[in-house]
Amino acid sequence: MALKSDLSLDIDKISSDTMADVVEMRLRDYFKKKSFKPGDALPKEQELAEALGVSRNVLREALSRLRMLGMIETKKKRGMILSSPDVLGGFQRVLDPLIISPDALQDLFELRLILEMGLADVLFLNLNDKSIRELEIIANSEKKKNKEAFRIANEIAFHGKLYEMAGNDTLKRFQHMLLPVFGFVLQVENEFLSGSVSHQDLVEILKSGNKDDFRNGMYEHLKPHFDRLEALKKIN
Amino acid sequence: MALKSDLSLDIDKISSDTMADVVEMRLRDYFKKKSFKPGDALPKEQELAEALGVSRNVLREALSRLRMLGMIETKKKRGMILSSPDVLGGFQRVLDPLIISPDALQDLFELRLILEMGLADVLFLNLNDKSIRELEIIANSEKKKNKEAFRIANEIAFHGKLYEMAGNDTLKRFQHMLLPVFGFVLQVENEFLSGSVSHQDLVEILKSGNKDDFRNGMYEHLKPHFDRLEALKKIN
DNA sequence: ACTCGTTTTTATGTAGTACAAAAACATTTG
DNA sequence: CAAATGTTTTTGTACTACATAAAAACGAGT
Repeated sequence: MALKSDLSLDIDKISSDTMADVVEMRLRDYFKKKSFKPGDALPKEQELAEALGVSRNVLREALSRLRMLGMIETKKKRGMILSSPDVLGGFQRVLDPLIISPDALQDLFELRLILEMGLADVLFLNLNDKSIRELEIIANSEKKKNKEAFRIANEIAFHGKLYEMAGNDTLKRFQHMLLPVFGFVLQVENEFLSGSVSHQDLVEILKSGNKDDFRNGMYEHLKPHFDRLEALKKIN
Repeated sequence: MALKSDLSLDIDKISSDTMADVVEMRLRDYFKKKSFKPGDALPKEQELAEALGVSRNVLREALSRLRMLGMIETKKKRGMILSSPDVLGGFQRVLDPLIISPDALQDLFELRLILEMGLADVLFLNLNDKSIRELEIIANSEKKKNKEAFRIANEIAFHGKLYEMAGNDTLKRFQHMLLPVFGFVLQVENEFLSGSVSHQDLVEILKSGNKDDFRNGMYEHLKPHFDRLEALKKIN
């Protein structure tokens, strides 16, 4: 261990970065250094390629990445402009339960529980009668049908509505992306448990209770998941 | 509105997608359809390019994106393999307070408040004496120095430690990425307020209190930020 | 027969050229 | 003067060529 760290001090790690990787970073630095703002025009491809000393090919591989993230937009003749990327775009592209690691999957599952529990304060800041009524309609529609598929869709609708009521668009989209992960973990665990507090109970709390009541209710609603977590933690 | 939607039903929207965009999607679909798992080898570039009917150039632009996200790795001769992407990698690349939109910035600020408030349950699942002592050391080191720069660094250290104690690596990294955003918003607002509950108070609660105590303490600690939020919401 | 070193093969990484397409700009013509 | 048309410019796509690295195959020597 000691020897290894000594070595790593003396010898620079070989960067297996490809040119496209380097160019991507250099472009990012360049944007920062020049403090470009969204809307600003960028030099054309050939100029950039020449300035960086790489082929237009490599440059375009790097630009392709930035374009995917929404950092730049290009129009045929007008050239490229810097733009405001969608903060969740890169996240969405990667969120496939089948390819992300089990550890990360578990982390994201926990993350959603944390979000649900933390939602109360912001939710109560935005509360209004209209949205509570809409939520109630969703909650009440559960009794009628009993199919499993419908229950899951309804579960999604209810919690999604809660996020929407928090009035934070990024949060709502984030939650929506997390749904497949949540569903996948539950499916693997082969259980779709429901706590002692129902959706309808939660609606009642929103009507007449306060933040703490809601939080406690939400905890009870999610209790089976927390119990599962606790059991998991004890094993490790 | 009605006319417009009628039209959009009859006429397909012109996709201004570039070939690289299309290829990126097609590759993603292909991986799913074949249910490739991390570690599986992928066909070589030429085969893919021919199968898709595009130049190797375009294909590589798409692959470059997937490589950036960590979805694929390539070794010189062995070809490409699918791999487990870092779920936060794409996020990190985009999280520059100077280029993301003010709305998204505000959303992320809220998101961090929500996370802090929701942390209690998972935190208490992982609580142990050692980490509490470490947290206490951080909290106590505040009194000694009074420089602004130190206060901010300490603020970061304290809250970062809390996330670390929750035992969720993805969450901790997420919080760490959000720090610049948080700092930026506060800097723009030109205030670095502190609630009535200090870091040391929070440590005491962790020692002898329960989850609800901690949550209430955290709310008071963050109260200035929530007050600011409330004022903002009222304006809109 | 086994190990070590050399050569061959193969896939990716990079460069360069060429041309198509679209959009802004310039010019011509009624 | 306006509309139509042509020109220029920049991105998008294709193709070729070669460098490079690494596995695989091969061969020599003990």
